[in-house]
Amino acid sequence: MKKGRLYNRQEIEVISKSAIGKTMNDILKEELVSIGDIDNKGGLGQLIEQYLFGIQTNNESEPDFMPAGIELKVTPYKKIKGGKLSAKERLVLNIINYMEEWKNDFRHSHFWMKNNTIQLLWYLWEPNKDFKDFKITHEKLMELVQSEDIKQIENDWNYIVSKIKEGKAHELSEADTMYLGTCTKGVNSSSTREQPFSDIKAMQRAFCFKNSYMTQMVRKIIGDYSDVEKVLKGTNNTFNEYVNNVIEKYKGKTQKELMKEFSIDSKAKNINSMLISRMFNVTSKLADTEEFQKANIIPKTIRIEESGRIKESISFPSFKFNEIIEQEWETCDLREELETTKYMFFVFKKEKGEYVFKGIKLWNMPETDIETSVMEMWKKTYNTILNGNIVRYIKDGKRKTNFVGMSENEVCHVRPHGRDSRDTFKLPVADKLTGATEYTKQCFWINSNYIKGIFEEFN
DNA sequence: GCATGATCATGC
DNA sequence: GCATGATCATGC
Repeated sequence: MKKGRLYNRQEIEVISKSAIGKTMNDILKEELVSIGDIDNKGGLGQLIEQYLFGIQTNNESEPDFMPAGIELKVTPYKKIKGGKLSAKERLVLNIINYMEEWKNDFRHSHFWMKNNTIQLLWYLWEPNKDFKDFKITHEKLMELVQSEDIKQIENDWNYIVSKIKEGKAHELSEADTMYLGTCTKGVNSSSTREQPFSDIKAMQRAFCFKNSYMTQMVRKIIGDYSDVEKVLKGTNNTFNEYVNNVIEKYKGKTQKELMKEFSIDSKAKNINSMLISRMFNVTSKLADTEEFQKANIIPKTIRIEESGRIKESISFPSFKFNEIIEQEWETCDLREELETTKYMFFVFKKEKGEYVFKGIKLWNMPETDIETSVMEMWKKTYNTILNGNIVRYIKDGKRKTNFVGMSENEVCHVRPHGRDSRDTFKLPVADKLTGATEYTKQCFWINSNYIKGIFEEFN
């Protein structure tokens, strides 16, 4: 097969399959390319296009292979704790032209034209390895028309476009949608573009399949899939419709009534999360089911007191002091998590002494809060650790810290989070006041007062 | 009553 | 034994 000409579908498949088991080095050697001349500027994808298929990067507005209408994507996966597999990155698709994308319907959109058929090549990413040594292990032709998720993807696209039509392109967030998201694309947050229905410049964004969605695909196609349970079983409903049906069925019932209905007799702390799994008729934890995993939705139970108060803040996993100072705000774990995670809150409100299930609230943190309050808190935390300026003073044996407190920030704060105060992580810089080289594990918390604002409609 | 430091309970 | 979600205890 001569490279560099117009391929049809079968030829693309043959070439893709021929790459399996090869590294970039192997491919370059076959093409007699001097390895010293290669850098990774355009990413592995561009090298594969150039040297495996013999095509030059084309005008971005149409798929890589024309007239076959197939887009090529080379994407990494990795091994994580416990030997499981995970996508290493979201799959970044075309940049959104806010001025144009809203003009057509889904099946005639630029998104659809460019991405409805994608030839995927997966390579295994490994730490401390040169990119030319990553091995391509799997390939798949992904045709959206045939995807079981096409309905949801169309819903996601419609949601994104509706935000553009409302003049809210600047409020887009990756966590807005289930599978098809929008991720920021560009050197920094000053890479902005105009939008048609507002004078506010919006951050440049591209369509993407979320990391969580790609992870499920990796597990399905490459391994580790067997034990994932689906929420949607034998129904034509979309996820949203199904969820609404479940909620309507159980709304207004008390915790006691639900326990009786599901024959649960337990004093467990997580009784409410046991109840919600049963509402959805799944045996796994709701968070571990396919749809929740793919969309990166985290279910959480919330208790509202009779006064309308929410007592507890929401915790994140504890962070390592060392890791914080190795990161920068733009790419740090916390920002990534808040931008990609959607929370499904199951609301239990106390009425006449009993908790009553009041429904759910799907929520993700607005961009404006992430880029202001959360950023300020994160940066202060970074500086506090970097300067070894943890302890402010000690009184009655209790240490007061310089970490951001709940009253200092509208959205979030830093507090201990471990087994007890002796459960510590190492400090990169010893604490100035006490000389301590390790300190009680801490984590980021979302303020209970801020959370209360999310649930105004339930009061 | 709330903010903050501290700790519990469960599952793997 | 640890990670994680959830909750407690105390002083202002």
